[in-house]
Amino acid sequence: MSNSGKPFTVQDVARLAGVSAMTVSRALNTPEKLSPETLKRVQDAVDRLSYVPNAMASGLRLSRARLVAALLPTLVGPVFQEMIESLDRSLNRHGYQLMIGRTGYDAGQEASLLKAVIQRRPDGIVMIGMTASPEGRKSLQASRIPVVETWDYSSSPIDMLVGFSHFSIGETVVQYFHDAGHRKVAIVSADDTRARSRIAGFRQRAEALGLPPVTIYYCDAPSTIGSGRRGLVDVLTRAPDVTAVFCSSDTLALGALIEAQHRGIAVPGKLAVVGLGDQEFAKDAPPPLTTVRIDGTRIGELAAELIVARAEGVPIAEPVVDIGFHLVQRSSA
Amino acid sequence: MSNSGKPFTVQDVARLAGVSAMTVSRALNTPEKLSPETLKRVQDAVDRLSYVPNAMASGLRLSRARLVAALLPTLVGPVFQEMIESLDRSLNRHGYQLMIGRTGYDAGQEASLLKAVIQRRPDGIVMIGMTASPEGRKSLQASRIPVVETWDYSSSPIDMLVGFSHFSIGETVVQYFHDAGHRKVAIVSADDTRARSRIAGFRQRAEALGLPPVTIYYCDAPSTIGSGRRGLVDVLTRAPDVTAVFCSSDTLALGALIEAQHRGIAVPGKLAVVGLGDQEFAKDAPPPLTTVRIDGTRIGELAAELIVARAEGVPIAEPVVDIGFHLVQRSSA
DNA sequence: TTGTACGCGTTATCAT
DNA sequence: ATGATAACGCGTACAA
Repeated sequence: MSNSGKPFTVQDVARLAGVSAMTVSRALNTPEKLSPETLKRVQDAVDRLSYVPNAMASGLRLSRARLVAALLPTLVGPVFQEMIESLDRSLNRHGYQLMIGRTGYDAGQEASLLKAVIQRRPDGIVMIGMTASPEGRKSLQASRIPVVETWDYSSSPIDMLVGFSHFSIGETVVQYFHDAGHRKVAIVSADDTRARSRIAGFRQRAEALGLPPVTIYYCDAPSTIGSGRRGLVDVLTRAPDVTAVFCSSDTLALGALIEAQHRGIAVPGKLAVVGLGDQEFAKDAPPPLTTVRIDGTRIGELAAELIVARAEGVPIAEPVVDIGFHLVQRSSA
Repeated sequence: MSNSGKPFTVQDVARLAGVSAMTVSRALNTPEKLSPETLKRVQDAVDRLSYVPNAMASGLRLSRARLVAALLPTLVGPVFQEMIESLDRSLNRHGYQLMIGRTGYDAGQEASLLKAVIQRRPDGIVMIGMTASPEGRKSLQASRIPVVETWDYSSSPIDMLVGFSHFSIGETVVQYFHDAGHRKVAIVSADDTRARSRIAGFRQRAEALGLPPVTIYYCDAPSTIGSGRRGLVDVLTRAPDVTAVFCSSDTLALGALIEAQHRGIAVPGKLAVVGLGDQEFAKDAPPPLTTVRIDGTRIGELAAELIVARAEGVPIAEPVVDIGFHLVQRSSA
């Protein structure tokens, strides 16, 4: 009971229970292989000592850390939250722990983070909303650790992928605007790889539909209500005839809505606004926000399944999955 | 270069470099103890194999995982984000990795998470915005792992603590309302331990100041813009003469502001609103939100320092720190 | 059903 | 400056 210095080990428990270390190990992992009496004796000893096995030792022995790493550009802004929680839940169900790493937009940091992660020998790595640098790709591949890329759709994934096409989102939204009769449309957007892909889809389809040039406002990461407000102001200053804006996140969209209300611009009467992400607050925005929904829960589940399958040696039918998206129509557009 | 099955080990590198395993280890950890030539030979071999040391093995050998766990009720809503990022940064600087665990408000889940965490033998555990159950406390103490509790101020911490007084926040806000001439005040709040502590402080001081009974709306976790809107509606329905509302998070406050604007209630003219957290969006709210700021960055740094000090065996001057808070005055109150 | 011996990959210690 | 040996805590393989 009383605790000297080091944590207890199987040996300590074994001594207390009057059995061998191996029996303790079995009591914990394959209790059905022990006689009821010894099992009970061992369990009592475990309880008495509050013994918790050392995962580093067992991980070393089994070459399985029962650990999965998730790499994010920033620690869970609202965007990835749903997916991360789902990933965590799914992994826990399978007996794996999730470790979150932050690359912080910075490419230099990526290398050291990647190394720190690989050192732990996780059973899988989930890359969320970020792309590995060429060196990053190399060390990942050399490590032989299963990798799932998400939140994007690449034709040449490092390993496995659960994503969706940002280009296609851009196309869909501008088509929606067009079908609703809008001519002069604009974008308020962050300026990362995926955002550029959405913008490309948006512009290309706009051109194909014969719309006039798209007005674009780029804002710095991270997306905030403030940048949404400023974005709308900038767009309307440069192109007062804009009647529809696609914001590259719900947060930006909320900022645009707040700014519109502030200026007495009726939404959707005078201005249509579409967001991206279907965050929790979207339905409570003034007015309820029309937005593009991505099923983060499903992405998390799929990513977990892929990694667990790999860890257990189960063959994988579809290593690359397009999860799609859909437009949630509310009042803002 | 070509990778067979298992990851490479010191042995592989040693063979390739024509030295012993020990020399490889030294090349990585204490390069100054090697002759320049051997050092170079080893480094070349490391690069050729893309060798990354196994942290489970070294952790086992050294009894130091170079890992710190942070336990949260939910995966980083905006509230704790600043603190977590700061904690992560500070720990990385010292060569530690952060692992995040989610307790999910659920007490039953806490036990299994705690066990999973203790199994990894982290060098420290940071408990953020949550209190361990009695059994939790017990297993934590038995594990002998340094623990830092944050985001609260307890008189009897498990081990170390970096927090602030929620009771005192409640007192400060109602005093502020009172000094501004408000008589009929209300609270829109979540219903957890810390929230109750703020409410207690708010009520007690209100009574001392001779204010009429405080109207309170409790909303479910997590706090959303929607609950903020509903909260304000409820409060104004039950007590139409309320002129000041304290919202227990900036998100709730933003909801209240949106609802007020929706109903044409002038803020701060007809209604004063104070939030909590000073989230990024607070300054861009309509109107800019008066709120209580907690220095999450500082909390993260301090928590990291405490744990690193413990891990390195440095004596700790102040194991319990009250970080305080302050009211950021903007336009909403 | 239970125990013994060994090895997972690394590093402290002692020796050279 | 470099190497040999042992040990960290656990679980597989085999023996009893």
